[in-house]
Amino acid sequence: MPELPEVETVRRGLAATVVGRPLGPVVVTGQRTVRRTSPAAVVKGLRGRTIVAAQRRGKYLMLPLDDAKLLVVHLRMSGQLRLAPEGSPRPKHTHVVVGLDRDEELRFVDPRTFGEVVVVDPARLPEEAPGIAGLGPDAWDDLASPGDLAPVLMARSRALKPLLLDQHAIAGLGNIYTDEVLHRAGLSPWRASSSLSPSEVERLHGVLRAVLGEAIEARGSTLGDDQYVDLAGGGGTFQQRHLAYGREGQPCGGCGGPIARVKWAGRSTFWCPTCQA
DNA sequence: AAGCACACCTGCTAGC
DNA sequence: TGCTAGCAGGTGTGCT
Repeated sequence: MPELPEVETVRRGLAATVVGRPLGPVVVTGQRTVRRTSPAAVVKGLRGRTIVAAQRRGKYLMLPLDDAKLLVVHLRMSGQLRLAPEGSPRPKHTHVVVGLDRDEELRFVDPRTFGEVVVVDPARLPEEAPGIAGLGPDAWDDLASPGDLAPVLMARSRALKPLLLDQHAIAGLGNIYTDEVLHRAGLSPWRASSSLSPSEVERLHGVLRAVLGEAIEARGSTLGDDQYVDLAGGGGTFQQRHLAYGREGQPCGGCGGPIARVKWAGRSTFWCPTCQA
């Protein structure tokens, strides 16, 4: 579920509401959520500490602590961070609870238990959180100009969709936003990345910025199953502006023809065969 | 290197 | 109504 705009929305929420507040008692009930280390390591790593900043790299939340350690959270498919009053009913699948001041608590909720919570020494990031060390440039923070995107596309000849999905190439895009970006750019998901002309690279870059910017402003996309919500439990609205993802058989905004869907590399790809020929 | 299948889980929906 | 199969936003591994 959560891709860059959703994680960015959570990051901004944490920056506004949790950063700077002392952490109280920590309760870990979900073994799988802390599988990178252990329940004891997470409890010991967080209790009494303070989160001093809220950062993001790709889909990873990076939360530096006041002892120079780093709290890393990845929501994967179904993870949520929720801020709630202490004592209010905890949702099913609440795996980690961190006490805060003012009778509030921060909860990590994750039905599918793919998400992860780990406290690491930043110096040992490559060993303790290998996914982060290999991340490519962040799709929002590190691709300010077309000149930043071009080398990623030209490095090798790969189909655009798997390239954009590859977190080692570009960090932050997932299945929804790759389909939205390619549709708006009028580029086939199967087009070889290195075959793009300079003007096509510029167009793709502009669309990438626009889609992510609009999606962040809309606080992300919340689909029918409500698996993505922000810290306060509210949904995003960018799904209302999806032009490709989830719109199989519905008219393309460009040509009016039906949006097609294909199963590719184990996941759905939505595109317009006419506008993205 | 790159591409693919599959594994990891639960919950929801469509179809019978 | 009730069961089952299929599907889901992500990533890591292990195989061609």
